Amino acid sequence: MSATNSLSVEDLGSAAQRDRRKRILDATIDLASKGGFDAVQMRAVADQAEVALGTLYRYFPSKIHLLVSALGREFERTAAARRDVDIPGDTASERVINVLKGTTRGLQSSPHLTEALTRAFMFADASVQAEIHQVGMLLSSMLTRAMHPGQLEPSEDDVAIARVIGDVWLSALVGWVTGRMTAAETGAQIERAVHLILRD
Amino acid sequence: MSATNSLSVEDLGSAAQRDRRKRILDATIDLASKGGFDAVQMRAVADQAEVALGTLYRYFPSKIHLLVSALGREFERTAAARRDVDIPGDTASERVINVLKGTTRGLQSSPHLTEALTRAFMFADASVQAEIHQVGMLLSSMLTRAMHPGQLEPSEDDVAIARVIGDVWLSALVGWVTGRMTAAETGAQIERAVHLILRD
DNA sequence: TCCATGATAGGAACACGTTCCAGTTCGTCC
DNA sequence: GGACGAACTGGAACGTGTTCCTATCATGGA
Repeated sequence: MSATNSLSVEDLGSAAQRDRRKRILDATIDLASKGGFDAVQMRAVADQAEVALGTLYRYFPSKIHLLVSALGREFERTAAARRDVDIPGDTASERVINVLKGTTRGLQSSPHLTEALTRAFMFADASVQAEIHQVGMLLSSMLTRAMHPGQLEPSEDDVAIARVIGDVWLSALVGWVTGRMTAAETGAQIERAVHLILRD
Repeated sequence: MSATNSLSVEDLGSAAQRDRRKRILDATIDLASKGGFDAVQMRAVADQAEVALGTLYRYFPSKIHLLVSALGREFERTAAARRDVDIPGDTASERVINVLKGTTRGLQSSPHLTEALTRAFMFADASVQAEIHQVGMLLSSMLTRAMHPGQLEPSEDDVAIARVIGDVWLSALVGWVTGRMTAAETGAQIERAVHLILRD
């Protein structure tokens, strides 16, 4: 529990602090959207957020923490937007593919941002576990909801399946952001994996 | 003049180069084995390989290229050692699990080395495509051979399956090297994925 | 033998993540 | 209002990946 950004989003001490944290994350997303991982330079983030470099490091102990936290905020935002929307598709695999394709399409529309966030996610070590776990849970519940809409508690098997699919999705995403696969190939790879696992 | 060079006189030029390349990769593996990604510092590699920093960069244009090349050499070495050994197991999934567990066990016996190579692999961009493709091919053929021993040309489906399994393996490996999963969890995750995909 | 050419050595210099510090401002309690 | 501690600012400084430059060395051709 060392590297907590000590303050949870809900109960920050003061408006000034909430402001700073938000400004920092906004600047991060902005810079990442424009130029990807390399463009998110700590001095540039601090400048744009109008905080000192030391303050930036007080809120986020490393560039990786910063990016993963930003990823968490974005992911939560888009997940919340979908949460109450019915996923189209007659079978579990159709729905899973639809939800993954939707998400992937969203990511591919801001390639630089996706590159920055994926790189950070892949480079993160155990000290970022909390932030990463949050993202993993969101993805998992997204997938189990797609498999069994309306069901509250997914079975252990469903969670395992969601995890495997999530792994394939992540690998495909890495292949795409690192320029080793095209967008079409990532889509095909995910679709093939889903059909292999959820054969229906 | 040392007498350590055992190669013939007319090959001296390229032999010297081969020598340097080998020394560099040896130093890389050695440093990575001891301290992981962070310990592979370009100045340290150059020192230990007894080449100048500029020479190191002439052979490998970045730390990532260096590590991925080292990974390729190691992977090839161990793959070659297995190539002519029969994989135990009565079913395809048993054999696939065996071959993956064997490989994983090998990796987990040098955790620092694995951490360094996996990080590099995950961080590599398109400029390292060639080296990465080589590793991917080795892994793929290892898996298709485990599925259908003795068969020369794997079917398209087999390749797709191998790829999905490889993705899960990679994700599990990343989880392990970044300290987010234990060795036992990676094994369980891989086993579950193989059973989900190759149900037999 | 001598020269042209490319490879190497040695090392300075730069960029960016990270750490650290001295001084200033802000919020809180008396 | 004053005092005190926490947070913030501005900036220097350090480590490591990367680039660049000059001098030296090795090799093959004239």
